[in-house]
Amino acid sequence: MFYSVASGYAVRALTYLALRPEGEERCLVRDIAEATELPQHFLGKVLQDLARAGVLNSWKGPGGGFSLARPAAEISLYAIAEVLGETDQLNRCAVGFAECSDERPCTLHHEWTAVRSRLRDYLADITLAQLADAVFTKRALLTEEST
Amino acid sequence: MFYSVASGYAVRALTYLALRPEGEERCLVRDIAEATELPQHFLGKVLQDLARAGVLNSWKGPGGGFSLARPAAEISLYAIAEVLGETDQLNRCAVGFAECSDERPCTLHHEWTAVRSRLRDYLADITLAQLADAVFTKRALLTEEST
DNA sequence: GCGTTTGCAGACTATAAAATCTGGTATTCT
DNA sequence: AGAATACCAGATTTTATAGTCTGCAAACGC
Repeated sequence: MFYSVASGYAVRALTYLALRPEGEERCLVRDIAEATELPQHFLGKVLQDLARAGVLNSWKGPGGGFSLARPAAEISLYAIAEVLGETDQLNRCAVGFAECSDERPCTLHHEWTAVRSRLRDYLADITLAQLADAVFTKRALLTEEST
Repeated sequence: MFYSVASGYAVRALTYLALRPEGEERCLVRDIAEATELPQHFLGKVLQDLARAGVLNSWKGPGGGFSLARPAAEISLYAIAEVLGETDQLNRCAVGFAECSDERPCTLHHEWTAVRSRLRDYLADITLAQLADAVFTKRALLTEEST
């Protein structure tokens, strides 16, 4: 669903941040990378993109790090995909017919558009808070099982 | 929707073949590439994959070329994606959470799965015949406009 | 102030996908 | 039989993505 690996990384890292207990929101790239098992430097670039776009706050120096710029419930998956420049892929003919466009659409184009807009609605609907909640519930179940 | 460019090329080339008048089904790679404006040699490899998988027939030598191995109404977009090895991407966690799998799913995993299966159903439903028909209608409209 | 810590930016490398090129082999036609 | 035609298969080049490395600049603590 997410085309580039970068956007997948973004979702995983942001979910990790959303799961942090209150008062410990600020995290180092190093720690996030370690916890999520993602390549540190590459993740750094992704987080920087997100910070530039206003999804994250960042601080330099000791005690610095990254944190969500707004509540997790107000960050949709679509917003994340948008920052990483993947949303335009949801807005053009998937097959790449030259004569197929929104101005001059063919019948099928409309059908594609319907499917895509449903996907887009879905992405816009799901927030980091929901994602974090799902992961939290999942982990609780796993812990319960193992005791 | 189609992740690799190869699968997009496949759909475009196959649609071209589906639109051929009866008795002229057999086409050269060169001609298909020219008509669809796709890179000839790369398209050749894609068509060879499709031939190997039984979606196309192929003949060598003079008078040779490619043609659909079965009626266009019996070739779904999903089948095409399958040949080009893209369907597994529809069957795993898009975000890539390690702890997320069908055996140990999280809440969101189920939602993703629902969206994906809807997309899969759509791909399985749409056939080359429908696609060709849509393109045909479109072209007729364009011609009408320009006169 | 000075050293340490951190994000940040750019150059660089590695890998995979896309596209091209060359030669081979099957087929048809004369 | 031999030449031309076309698919086929492998090697190669190109391009984009993924990932790494280095140094810089801001921020904090002593």
